Amino acid sequence: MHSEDSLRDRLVDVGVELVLTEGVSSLGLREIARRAGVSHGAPRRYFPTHQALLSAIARRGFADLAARFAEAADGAAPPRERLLALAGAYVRYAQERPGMFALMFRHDLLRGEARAAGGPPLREASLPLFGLLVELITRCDARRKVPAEVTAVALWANVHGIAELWGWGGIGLALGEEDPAPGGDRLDRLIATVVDAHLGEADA
Amino acid sequence: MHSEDSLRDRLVDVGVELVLTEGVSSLGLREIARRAGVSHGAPRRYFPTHQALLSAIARRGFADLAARFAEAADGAAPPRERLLALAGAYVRYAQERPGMFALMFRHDLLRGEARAAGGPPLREASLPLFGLLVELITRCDARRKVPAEVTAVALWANVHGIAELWGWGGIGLALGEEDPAPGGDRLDRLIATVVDAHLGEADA
DNA sequence: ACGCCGGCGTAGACAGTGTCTACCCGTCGA
DNA sequence: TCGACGGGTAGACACTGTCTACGCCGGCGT
Repeated sequence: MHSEDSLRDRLVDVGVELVLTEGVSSLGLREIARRAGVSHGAPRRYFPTHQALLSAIARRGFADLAARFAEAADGAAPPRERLLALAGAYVRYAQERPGMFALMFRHDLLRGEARAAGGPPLREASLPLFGLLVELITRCDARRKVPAEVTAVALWANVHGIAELWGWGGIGLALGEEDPAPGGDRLDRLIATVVDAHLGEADA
Repeated sequence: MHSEDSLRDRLVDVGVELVLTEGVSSLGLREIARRAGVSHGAPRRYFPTHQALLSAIARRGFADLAARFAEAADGAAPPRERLLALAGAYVRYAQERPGMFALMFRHDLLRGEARAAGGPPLREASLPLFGLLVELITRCDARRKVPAEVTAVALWANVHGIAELWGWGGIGLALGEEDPAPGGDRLDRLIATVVDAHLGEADA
């Protein structure tokens, strides 16, 4: 069930496995080929350049993240709870798979990968999710001062910034390193804070 | 006044110049040495490894950013205006110097650079600025529901996320690419939105 | 005045990388 | 049976970061 795959899929599999365990710096073209059991020139048959292979790996990361979103936001929960679940899934994904998350937003590596790799150009792929965000925010408070799209980007940027700075070390540093709770609790409270802030709800 | 500098400073100068014009991928050790007019082994006398040199360059970036903060937040303006100025300086720095900004938060490149390079370990350097943030937020609204430190990290993460996603392309994409205003206006309004959201002011 | 020594930079080697090119080999079709 | 072709191999090339040995030159002590 693994050897039957085409080499193209196997290369991406190996790359995903590698970035999850060893980090993005270990995603050398030859290293991936080596672990896939083929010679270093083989990937070139499917990916014209190293960037193309990295883009395919990153695309898998976006797919995984979308899957987490799907299972985090389904059901008929109130919109605020769904927003909390989405934001939590985002940050948790970033800290569970830091290498993949870093790769997904390394725009210097993925730049210039148009629709050559099959599928939408990565960023457009996040649009439907953004639409869900807008819908949830609209349903959460109909009498908003700013357009829901603006609130949506603001909230998205906030969650993304939390994920990034958490991995960078800035948040743990600023909030004081002492951690009485198992750690996830503080994160959940921070997420709830920012969601409520953008929803305009003063009560936490 | 340039040739009088020690080679150490000259290497960092060249690196800064290079990352501003060509991006972070052009920061090869040999390339920097070449542009500094020395052989490829010379940097090793001052920086034990490539990462150490990159860290020194990133440190200069943080110094530049701190300088912008200093001139953006001085004066006796009301705290909200100072917060707006700080946030605007942050995002504007990121979009004016995208390469440097990317380098500054590439934790995979700068990881493990302890106090070996002289000066605080990069992240601790951002603590005084964070203190200013807390102070401004406290002064802005004394009867807050959440601690000012939490609001400060939330706001910082929000601004950072805006900077990152703007460079990545997500924000321009989500908000619709049409740009009637000269562009900076929309950014200023977004920043004002997030600052007010975290300050709990419902009026925009 | 002489010799030595240490800081500073050069130059070469080595392993490893991404890209390019030529080649080879099994399979399928005419 | 022969040819073509998809799919993989292997070598070359330029380049990278790191390591090591070697020169140069100025200042020191004796």
